[in-house]
Amino acid sequence: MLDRALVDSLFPADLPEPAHWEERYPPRDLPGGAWVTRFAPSPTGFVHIGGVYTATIARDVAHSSGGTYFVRIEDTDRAREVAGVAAQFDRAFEYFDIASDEPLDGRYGPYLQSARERIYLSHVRELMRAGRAYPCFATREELAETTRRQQATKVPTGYYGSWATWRDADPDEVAAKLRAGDEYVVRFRTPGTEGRVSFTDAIRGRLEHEANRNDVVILKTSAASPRLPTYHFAHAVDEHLMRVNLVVRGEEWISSVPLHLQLFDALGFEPPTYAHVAPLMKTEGGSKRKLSKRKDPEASVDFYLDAGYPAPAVLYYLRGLANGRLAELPLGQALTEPIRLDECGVAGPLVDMVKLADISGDHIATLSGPTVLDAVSEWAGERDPELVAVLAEHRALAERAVDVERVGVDNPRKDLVRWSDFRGIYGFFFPPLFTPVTDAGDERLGGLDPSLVRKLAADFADGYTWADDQPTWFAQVRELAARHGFAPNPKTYKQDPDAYPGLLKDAANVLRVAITGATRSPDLHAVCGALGADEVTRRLRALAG
RNA sequence: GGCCCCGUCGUCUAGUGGCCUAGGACGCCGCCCUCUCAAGGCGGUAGCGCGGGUUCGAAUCCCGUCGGGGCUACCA
Repeated sequence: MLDRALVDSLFPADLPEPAHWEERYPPRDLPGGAWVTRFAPSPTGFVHIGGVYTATIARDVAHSSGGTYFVRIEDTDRAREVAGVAAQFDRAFEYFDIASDEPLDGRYGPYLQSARERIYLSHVRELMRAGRAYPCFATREELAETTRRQQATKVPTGYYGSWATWRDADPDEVAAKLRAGDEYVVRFRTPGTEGRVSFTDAIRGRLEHEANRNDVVILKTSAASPRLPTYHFAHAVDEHLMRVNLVVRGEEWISSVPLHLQLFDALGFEPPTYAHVAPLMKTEGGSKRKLSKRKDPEASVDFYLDAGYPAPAVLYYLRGLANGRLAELPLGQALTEPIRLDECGVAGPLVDMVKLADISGDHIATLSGPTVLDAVSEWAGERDPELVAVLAEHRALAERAVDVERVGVDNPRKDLVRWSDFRGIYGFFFPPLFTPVTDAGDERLGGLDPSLVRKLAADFADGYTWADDQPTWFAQVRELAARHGFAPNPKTYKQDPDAYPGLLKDAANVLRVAITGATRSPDLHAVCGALGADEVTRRLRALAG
């Protein structure tokens, strides 16, 4: 074992003992059965939708148990860190309702690992003093060579047994290198127990695994400042000192549990309960794979933010994925009903954008017109300033437009699925966003004779009068069509197709295209009501020429 | 390669030895409604990965196999 004085010389002289931190971060004062959970993203890029999924579960379980949920930023990998993601994180956490209960510098913080160097160092020193951790001078090249040879001989890779060259190195040699200031990392001296460990996962039940044999790195290179721990070590120290008792994290961590349990034990800490969540997947070709940050745009929360999926719809979808039972409940209820860990699925679900769209459309259909407009304006913000301005300037028209087939009907329209759809679907209502159709030969008009198209538009504009009653109003269209020789119904038309320029629907289509610019639109009567007679006739005359 | 997790309609799932002729939702298809869409109504399509056991009886239990995913970093 290394000399205590030598070990201590490796650390700041004023570094506190672990007891200091115990005192500073006492057990939380919470009711029995309360879960303390955390969401621990690393700032290496955008927030992953799988992170929102896991965080939603963690936050929900904490809150429904009377406990606490917080966010901890795992920024121990400086090389992969992406600058300026903090703002993006905050925006995403806020939008998806997974913001921390506590500020970054809260009672058990700081919740930023790079700011916790001294805490980690206290515990690394403690382990080294007890001989449960040791310095390792192996270079990356040497380690790569070791791995290569292990693979060549088909032996498990890692730093263990005879491969762990510094585990039992001559203390004098180690002391000499240390005094010479050679670069090193600190490795955990595993108990070296053979055999298996088992533990109970709150989602999966009993799990069994081979015991960890690797002397993993717990403190990264001595050449860096601050000296940061690896995920594994920070995990043990942070969960304990932050008094986390339930770790909800991705399934990819299951393999690390044996190591984590050893670490908690060496540190003299009570390990938390683990709940390993199945990863969100995607299909590619014929097979499934985990949603990838690099390859899949829909893996990023920005995808949902930019498309403008309402947060409740996304959350409802995600909760349904976590607990199938919640997917059967109405949205409002599913959002408040607690998520149960023992009901979480163990197989990774595919994220189904079609299903999300369905949920989103249903949800938006339940919203009031003003609520929709406010949400659209907020979404448009910097994404579509022109739309923001138009909505503000024509607020009354906007309210009439969104209310088309939304109020006073048995089943509201469900054509709006994302806020980004708004412009394409409702834009035509607004004169500044509408381009009048002036070419009577336009293909949208269905190939009708241009002169007939012009006559139709002019005739309708000339006699146009508004009527609240839909059948009364539409009678104008029927009469117009009949006047210009269109067949009143398919049956009549089929009897002698050559006798008619088209059907009632073809005549109506001319009006639709003139008024909305599209061959598909909401109910014409309602659209015209929202637009007002002046605007309707103005658009018709533009086509009439 | 080693270790671990997982496997019910296309998708999310219900299902814990007989209530299963496998239920629901989304999708898809058809019909109805209809001036076009979006809806809505009605109906339909489709699944226990495979092979062995155990049992009077298996989607459910056991073994094997195949398939998918993950870990095996001074990444998290």
